[in-house]
Amino acid sequence: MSPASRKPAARREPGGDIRLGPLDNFIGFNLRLAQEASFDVFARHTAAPHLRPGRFASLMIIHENPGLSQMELARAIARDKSSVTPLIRGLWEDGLVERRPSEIDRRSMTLWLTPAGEEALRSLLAHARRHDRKLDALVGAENKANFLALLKKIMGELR
Amino acid sequence: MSPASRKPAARREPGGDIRLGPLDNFIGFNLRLAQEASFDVFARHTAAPHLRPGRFASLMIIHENPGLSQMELARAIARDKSSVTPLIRGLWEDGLVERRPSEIDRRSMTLWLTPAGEEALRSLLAHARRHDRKLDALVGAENKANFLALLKKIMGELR
DNA sequence: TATTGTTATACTCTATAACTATA
DNA sequence: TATAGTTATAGAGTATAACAATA
Repeated sequence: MSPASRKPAARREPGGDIRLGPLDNFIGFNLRLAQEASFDVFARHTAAPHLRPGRFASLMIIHENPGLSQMELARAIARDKSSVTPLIRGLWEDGLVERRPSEIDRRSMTLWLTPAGEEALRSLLAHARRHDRKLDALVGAENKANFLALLKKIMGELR
Repeated sequence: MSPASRKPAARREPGGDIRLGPLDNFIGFNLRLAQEASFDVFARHTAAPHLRPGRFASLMIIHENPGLSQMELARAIARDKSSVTPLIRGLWEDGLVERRPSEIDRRSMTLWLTPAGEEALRSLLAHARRHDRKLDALVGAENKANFLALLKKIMGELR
């Protein structure tokens, strides 16, 4: 096995006969487990294991906002700029992202997907759509809008 | 600032005028952001910053299942046994957890909360209840049961 | 003075593999 | 042979602080 290999991540769910106590009824706790389950299944089934969900989101955001700066990407994914440097370097080393100096602000770099980056995004998007179709099926068409609205409310309004 | 300090974690939400594309409608993506928001707010407001949500869950599970083994805890929190060793050592060093050799299987250790561990759990639980009350308010009483059921369905049935 | 991005550094969390003791 | 737990080690992800270049 290659040294850089990552575990495909085992299924995460509370085990066996173990009692969870009040945790079982906490939204926060269940949100965590559901997110881990979703994350793990996405990562486990992807054909490009080095393109984790975080990188996928970055590719998508660069695709949707071509020419954005690293600072703008950092804000979009809620990470420090010093975390974006190695993230972008990784994507750049894989030939997925191109960096060009901004013409209007010579401190900043503009980000663009290369053709390979667009292709990788297409493939990941297809994977993500398959993945999310499973989630849609579990949640049910009649519940999806409400479920998404609640998630967005949590991320937008929780203080 | 102490060397072991951790950032209280800034608010995580997609930034500014950046377009998210199809991500915006993916359950998986929104699940991630909502979970991060919840996690960050919990961690930011806790009075015991070294008792992260993961440790809190372990304390709770030990409280609810006194005398369980490290392997049982590992299964309950869906982590490898080698990840449980440093987790338990940390709690033990803080005087929150006691380890006693099992009398029926001399390879295994039984886990118990110390009085300080019970006290820490009480305090964390109070914090978690306050936190979850905010989540309850955001989700709404009329939606909570359905929302929790969907989260549990995702963690239980997603393949 | 403030901001963009890089570098150096460090910490958290987690895993695999090899190992010991025990089953 | 298989399992419980430890250790050594490694990798991903992220942050703070100091810095150079530019605004």
